[in-house]
Amino acid sequence: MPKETFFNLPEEKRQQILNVAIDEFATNTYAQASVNRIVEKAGIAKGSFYQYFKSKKDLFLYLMQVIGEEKMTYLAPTLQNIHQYDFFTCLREIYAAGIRFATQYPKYAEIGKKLLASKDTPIFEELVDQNLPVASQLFQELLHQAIQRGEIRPDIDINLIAYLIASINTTLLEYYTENINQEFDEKILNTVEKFIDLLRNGIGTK
Amino acid sequence: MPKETFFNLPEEKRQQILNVAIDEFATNTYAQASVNRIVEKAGIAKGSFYQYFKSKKDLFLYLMQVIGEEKMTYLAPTLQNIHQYDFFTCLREIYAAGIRFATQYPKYAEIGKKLLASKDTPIFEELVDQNLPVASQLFQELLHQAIQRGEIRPDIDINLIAYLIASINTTLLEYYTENINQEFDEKILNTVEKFIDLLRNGIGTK
Amino acid sequence: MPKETFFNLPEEKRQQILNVAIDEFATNTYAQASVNRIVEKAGIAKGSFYQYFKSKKDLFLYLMQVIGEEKMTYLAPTLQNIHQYDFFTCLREIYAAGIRFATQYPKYAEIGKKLLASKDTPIFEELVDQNLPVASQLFQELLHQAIQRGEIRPDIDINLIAYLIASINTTLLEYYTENINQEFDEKILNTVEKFIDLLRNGIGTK
Amino acid sequence: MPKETFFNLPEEKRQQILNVAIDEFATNTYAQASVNRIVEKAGIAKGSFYQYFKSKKDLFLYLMQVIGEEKMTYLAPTLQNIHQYDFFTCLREIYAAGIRFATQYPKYAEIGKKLLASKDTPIFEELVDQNLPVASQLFQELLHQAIQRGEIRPDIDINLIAYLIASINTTLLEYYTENINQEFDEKILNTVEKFIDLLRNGIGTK
DNA sequence: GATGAATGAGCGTTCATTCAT
DNA sequence: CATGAATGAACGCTCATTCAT
Repeated sequence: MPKETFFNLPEEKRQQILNVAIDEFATNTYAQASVNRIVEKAGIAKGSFYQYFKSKKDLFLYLMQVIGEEKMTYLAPTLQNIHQYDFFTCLREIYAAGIRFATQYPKYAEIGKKLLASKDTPIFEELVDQNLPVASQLFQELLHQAIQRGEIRPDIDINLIAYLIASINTTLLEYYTENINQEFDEKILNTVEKFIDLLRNGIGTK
Repeated sequence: MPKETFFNLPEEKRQQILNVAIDEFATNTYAQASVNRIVEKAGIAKGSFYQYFKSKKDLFLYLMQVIGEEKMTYLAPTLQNIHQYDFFTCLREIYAAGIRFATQYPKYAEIGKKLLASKDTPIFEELVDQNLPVASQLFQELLHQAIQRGEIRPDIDINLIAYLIASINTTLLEYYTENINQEFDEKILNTVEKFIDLLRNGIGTK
Repeated sequence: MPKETFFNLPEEKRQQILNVAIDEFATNTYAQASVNRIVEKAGIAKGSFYQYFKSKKDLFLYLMQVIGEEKMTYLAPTLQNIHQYDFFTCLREIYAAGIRFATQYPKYAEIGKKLLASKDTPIFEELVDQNLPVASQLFQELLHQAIQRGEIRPDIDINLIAYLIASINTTLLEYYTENINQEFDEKILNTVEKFIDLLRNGIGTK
Repeated sequence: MPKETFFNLPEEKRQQILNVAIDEFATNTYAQASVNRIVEKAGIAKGSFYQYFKSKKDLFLYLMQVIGEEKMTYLAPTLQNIHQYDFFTCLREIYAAGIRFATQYPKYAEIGKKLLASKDTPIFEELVDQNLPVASQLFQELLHQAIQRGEIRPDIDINLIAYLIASINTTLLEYYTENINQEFDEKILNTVEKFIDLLRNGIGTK
């Protein structure tokens, strides 16, 4: 967690630092990201950085928390009503929320992507240790419930399917940020719809 | 491309260097990989390294080419008979070839995974510039032909589907290397089969 | 010397700061001691520190003075009656006073020890420049008088013997703090007695 | 231990680096000593330093080893004949050897002195861990044997006396390097002689 | 008088690359 | 052709001190 000094900073300066940091971590992996560059671009002294943050890791972990919380505000409505919807509706909502999130904060999405790439580095372990909610676990649970409700064929390999659903989520995001114009539009939602159908055909009970 | 001196090296020494390099790039991202460590583990002089390779990048790009070629030997039989098979059969063969490849050369697969994580870093651009044959392009072409042959519904978004098929390929590999025992087995092939079915239901003409 | 602001501080706060500083200098050498840590532990603002003290050196020099004065209150009774006692009695009293002092203020003793280790560093020079009363000078004087009174053989090397007596004083203290339980006891006084005898045999006139 | 590269250096350059390092560690404590200053004064690149030594610690430990070995060549003749001499003769020889050593290598003596001052720092622990032969242990053993041979009164506190003998050794060295001209002379040996006598009177059996 | 943000030099260390032999 | 010493920029981080409020 950043030190108090950081939160005492004038809003503008704090945002400036955060923005520069987000840029840096969106452009480089955690290991490659440079505190030197951050302070230079942010126009602050090196010493100041360490008056705001305990370490590079401190800043990064904080960023991840901010991103996580931001993402949760997108997912919360869906997750709250999770029991009212059938599995495939849930899935569509989660995908859509993810896409809306990535539309709003493309840099955050980029950082998330970079992070997935740094699996099996120490920083990733640390994140998992403190944060837990790895996406595929959510899907595992959803699948479990869906099977019990008879919405999904009970003979599927839950782990694998959850892994794939999580991965497709990421892939859709990636594709969206790479190829489509930056604005959230109907087209991508149609695509999501089609994929849900595809999955329904594949693993649904009927 | 490595310099001539590298190719003049005795086979054994050349392999030794390549093996060490593969280890290093399988364990670290491109940026994190260290020439220092490579020469140390390979037991060659630092100067020698730069007599074989123009730079770290040179070595890495060469490695990517070797890996690519190796992978092609796995795909070649399938690609050669591509016109005899329908799209979904092709797909199954390609997936299976990929899994066989990853089983045989897990380190290569690891490097590939690491690389996907460094998209939009300079080195990745360079790779695309020199190498082109990004997987999704292959799938685009296959999809194109399949549509013309009436195997696939013509209203799909080719780019997106190709992207997803490529991504699922990677995901299966990832899942396979993370969760399944190291030996190539029937189980994973069954999964592939199911996914092909799933896709057939989703995008096939019927 | 601390600035006036420091002495205007409420007694309690002033003591708190001094105590923290003593801890820091007892745990670290002068160079290693950190103003950052001091202000943090003392719960004062960084700026405040520099309103109380001109510099880290200022604080340290002041501390040394405080310690010196404190030690003097232990030695004063002895020094006042110095002419009534013979040399060896004086010596015993001085040693005993030193041990009592170290028993009472082990942190002070620790700082003293650390300081002796940093002889010939700039800070030590400065101390000598301002403070002078190095222990061995006291012993030189005592020896001088003792020779004139015929208590000690006139052919000894006064400088050397004074140096050694001072050093033994320190050594006894060190040994005491390292090996003996923290309470002032008879045992160490017996040892002092023995050493006095030893010296008496060695340099006394009879 | 320094790397091979260091020992491959031309004699002159190696000595130059060692001399600069000795100067640095004789002037500063281990913690305060600066690799930056060393490379600057030695006229080598910072990177070169780390091609010679694994770390600052590596250099320091090596220096301690060199000093230790050098000191051993002074002590060896005495230690070999330790059983032929009585305790006080041994002591005189050891003191004299120490003084001869300090005369020859005053910088080494200075480093040793600095080190004693950094007791209870991590580097000291490390040294003790690898080197063991703390001086006072040697004296403890000598005292033990001397008591068994009836040369010394059995009622003394061995630990304390050993500690003091070791300390006096250091003190003599210190005094010698601070006050006397740099050449080894008779005067100091006379003083040693007197101290031995003093001890003989104090703790000898007769 | 109190605050604490700002500063930049300095720390030990690693790096990819060059080049004289 | 092989060698490995040399290089200096860059890394994350700590420091004592200043100064505007």
